[in-house]
Amino acid sequence: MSDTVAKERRVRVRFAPSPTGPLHIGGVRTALYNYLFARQHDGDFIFRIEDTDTNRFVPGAEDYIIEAFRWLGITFDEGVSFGGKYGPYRQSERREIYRRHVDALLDAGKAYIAFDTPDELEKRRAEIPNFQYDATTRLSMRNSLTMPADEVRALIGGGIQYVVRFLIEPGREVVVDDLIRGRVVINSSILDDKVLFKSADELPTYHLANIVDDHLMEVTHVIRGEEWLPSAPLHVLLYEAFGWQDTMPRFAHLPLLLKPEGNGKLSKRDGDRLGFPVFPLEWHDPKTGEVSSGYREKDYLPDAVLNFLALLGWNPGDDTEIMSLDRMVSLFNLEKCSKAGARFNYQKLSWFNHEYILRKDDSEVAELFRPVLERNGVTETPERIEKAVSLVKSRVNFIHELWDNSYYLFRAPDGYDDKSLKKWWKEDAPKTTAELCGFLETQDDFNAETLEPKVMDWIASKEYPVGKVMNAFRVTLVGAAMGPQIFAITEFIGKEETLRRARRALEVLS
RNA sequence: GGCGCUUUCAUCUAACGGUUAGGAUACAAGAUUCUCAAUCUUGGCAUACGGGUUCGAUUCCCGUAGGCGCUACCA
Repeated sequence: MSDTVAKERRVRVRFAPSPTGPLHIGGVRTALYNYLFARQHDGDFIFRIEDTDTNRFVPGAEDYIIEAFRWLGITFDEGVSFGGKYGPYRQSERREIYRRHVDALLDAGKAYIAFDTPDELEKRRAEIPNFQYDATTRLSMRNSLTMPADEVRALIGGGIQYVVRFLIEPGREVVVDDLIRGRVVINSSILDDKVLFKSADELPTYHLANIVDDHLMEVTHVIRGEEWLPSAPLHVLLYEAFGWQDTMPRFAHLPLLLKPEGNGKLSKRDGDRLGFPVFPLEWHDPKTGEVSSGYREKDYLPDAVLNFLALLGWNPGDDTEIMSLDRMVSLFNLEKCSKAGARFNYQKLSWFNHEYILRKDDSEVAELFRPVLERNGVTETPERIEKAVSLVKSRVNFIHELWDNSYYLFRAPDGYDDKSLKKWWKEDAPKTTAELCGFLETQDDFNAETLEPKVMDWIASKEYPVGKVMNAFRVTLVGAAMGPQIFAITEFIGKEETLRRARRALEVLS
């Protein structure tokens, strides 16, 4: 690999969500890429909570995010709830650190104090088209650049609220060297003097906290969503302002996840509308009480979700699609990430889920199936469940679909499907079925391998059409024209139950 | 509006100047002579457009168009 990784520094990456709600599936992919990168380079993966916006804080969100990664099997080395020596990892607990760094910037004249209220700014924006707080306007605003020092001190002493803004020098070409997009150059004149710190809650904004934390936590690579690309030059400038340019992390801006259809990025609405989850776990909104579905509750296998997500914006360079997490770790490559947004094709995710069920041992699938059976009032031995699973697992995409495809193995059908009846329960069906029952009565070994040839011989001896006899028989046992080989079914339910079902059908359908 | 990123089948993507433009999902057809699936086989489907550079452009450059993002005392 080229210069993706500087040799002398231990690779350290982080995933740093805001606890403002459930973790979006796009965030999961970002975390996954960070995880793959960290593991591949034997580095550290940090979990940081960016809770600098007290207004948007949602109780329970942090625990939800931790639980989501636990379910997915994505592990962290340090961070909130994981420990580590670079803590605290919750930004709301790092106030003093940020204060110190803001003061350093202030002292160096690289930032200034501004008293313009949100209302004043809003008014300004309404009056002046394309208003921006920058070199062209800052001298006409109320800040420490335009006011005498003692007045500034007096205002602060008087408890007047203020913000600290980053002083951006115009006319500079700022270079962001992105691992995915290459060299991106932006003129600093288009940047505004971003708010770095708010006196109201004594908390920094994202930009300041982000740079300070990444530096202090010795983060080497910032792998994040494309929505951050426009502010990356600001971040570069901040590293410079602090004199940290030598250890500035490498950036990699990932393409976004788009709606399956229509325009825009993937949102919660799409999930509701098209019937797929956009969150890893089910989420109960503490304010509205609204419930959003989750992949876990909808029966997706975590490995399948991860595999699918990994391929949205990255590929190993060959035709490999099904990959374990470990395999992805060894194959992952930031430079092979695509640049354009990827539509979230949830149909393909179903296929992944199917493939992962297929690849699991029957016993493992049986364990997952057991709760579904119990919910339907069925209690069976592990051996029986495993046997049932082996008969029908190839035909499902989700564990719960096993029930739709195997309920007749555990209880008699409570009705007969009209279409199946119309096609297979013809006028001579009662006769052949009754005769077949008579023949089965004489058989004691219901083992599929031994019973099948005997029944076939019997049908041949009667010169009946095999398809008609067998399918009519199937309908009496299953209730519909579906299911595995019929002798697998008769073996599973046994002689007594087979005859009971067939005779009951003869009664009901005659 | 401004700034930036981006553009190969319907969708996810491969092809680091030379291929009949490959794979997967989805879709369709056929095969499996007990159904429905699964599976296998087959099929249709793409380099946004216009200019360059080059012996040769999916690939490099420019423009146009489309898509996406940012443009908060949110992240």
